[in-house]
Amino acid sequence: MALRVFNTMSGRKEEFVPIHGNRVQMFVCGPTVYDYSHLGHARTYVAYDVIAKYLRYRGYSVFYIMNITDLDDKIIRRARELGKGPLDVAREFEVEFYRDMASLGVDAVNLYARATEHIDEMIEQIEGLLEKGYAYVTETGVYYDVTKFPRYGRLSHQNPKELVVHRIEVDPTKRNPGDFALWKRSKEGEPSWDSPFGPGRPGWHIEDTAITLTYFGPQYDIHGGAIELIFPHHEAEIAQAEAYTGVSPLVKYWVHTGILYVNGEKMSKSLGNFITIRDSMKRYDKNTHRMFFVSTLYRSPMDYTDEAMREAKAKVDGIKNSYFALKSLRAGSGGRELLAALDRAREGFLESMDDDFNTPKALSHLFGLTREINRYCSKHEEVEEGIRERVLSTLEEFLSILGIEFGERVDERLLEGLLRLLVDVREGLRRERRYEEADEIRRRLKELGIVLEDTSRGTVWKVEG
RNA sequence: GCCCGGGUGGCGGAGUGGCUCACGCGGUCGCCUGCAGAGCGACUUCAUGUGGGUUCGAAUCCCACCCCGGGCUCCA
Repeated sequence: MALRVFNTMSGRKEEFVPIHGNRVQMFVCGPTVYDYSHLGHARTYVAYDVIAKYLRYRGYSVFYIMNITDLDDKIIRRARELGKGPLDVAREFEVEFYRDMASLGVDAVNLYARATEHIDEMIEQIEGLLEKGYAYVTETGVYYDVTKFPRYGRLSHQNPKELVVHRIEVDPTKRNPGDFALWKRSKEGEPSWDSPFGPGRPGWHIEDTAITLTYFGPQYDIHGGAIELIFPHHEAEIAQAEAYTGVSPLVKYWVHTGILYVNGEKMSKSLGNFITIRDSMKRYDKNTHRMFFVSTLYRSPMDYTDEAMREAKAKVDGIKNSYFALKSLRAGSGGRELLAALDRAREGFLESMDDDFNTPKALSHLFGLTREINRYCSKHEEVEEGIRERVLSTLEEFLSILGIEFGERVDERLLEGLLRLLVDVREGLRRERRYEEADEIRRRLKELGIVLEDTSRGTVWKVEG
């Protein structure tokens, strides 16, 4: 059974065959760090986190790089608002980004690469493009002449000649309206780097190709990003890199994630429905978020609503209940029927994930397994230890690909609350002079290493050892 | 205007020619149960935007149309 991946370039699912045998080079467009990350970022980065985890599970050695755009008009604007330096603002929100990713369990990235740390490589590329005649210098900067690159428009399936509608004011010094900036001359007070074409800063698209060329070379396996980046961003990357290196294609598999809506509308600040990851995390935990995201194909649009999040939580709870039901059965005999269900689930799960990372379908096979577990647990009181071990570890394995996990550890606050409760119940029993039951609680806790001491000011507890 | 997606039951959401169309959520009933919860079983189920066409057979292929969304040099 082969892994198949949907490639935006061809518009169909293709068998996944990495360029370098077992090694997979994967690059995903990271955030521009000028504000707190929102749920759209969460959706995209969770999707690629799952993809990277699954590829690793399948035995591939994945080198996963994400860029950090720490230099850009939006950052400069934000810095002015905050009265800080642009790079300070970028560092600050970069740290917040990592914090948000950690809260979502996004941890598959091997290298976060900052744009500002690859300026030399960008300048080198721009020089190369000038030499080869793909770029030209004007008084406002350096531009890429898209008419020089015949494949321009292939990824987005557009004819460049028909791209005549422009939302943004076109720089008058450009040869063609569709030409994009490789280097921008800095205005007064803007961050600036020296270059052979004058002081300035790089255009947006060049950072990604500078980074991938540095770490991957002229060709790599997977380039991911959200769907709205196909044009012009990814188109520009192809034009730059392939013109510069002469190697085509730049990327073997172009992968794009679908848009996240909030209550049916695309998130935007003007609509007031811009939800940050940290705000959403206050209401729903990591597992709920992950379950929400993997309940839809990564390529499909999805809608963030309270209803959908409640449903995601219910799904997580269902699996968790089943997991702990099996876990808490007595060790003994029985459970062979679980192995058959386990094999079916494994096969179905892997087959679904192999089919362009079809997480909703893969989930359906996990639910099939949990139903069998529940059926077993409702009829039996014990299970063979080895069988339990196999079922639970496989379940954990699959859930961890999706980024869902059930913690075992009881945190401090829960432990304290629990003991407070037991002490209170015991106090009630003592008041009713039901000392045998009260002593039973004290004895059982002692067995667990918790000592209760009744003092004149009430009962205190301590952990032995 | 051009390019690209999407429209499936009460809801979410799989499924690219054919075994009663998954799976989940919600709801109803029953079982279990001191109560609650969880679970089990049954039902909710004869859903594929509209109109044509191809076919023995279409959610799936073709044509036309309607609606929603994304992109068109800001964007995850």
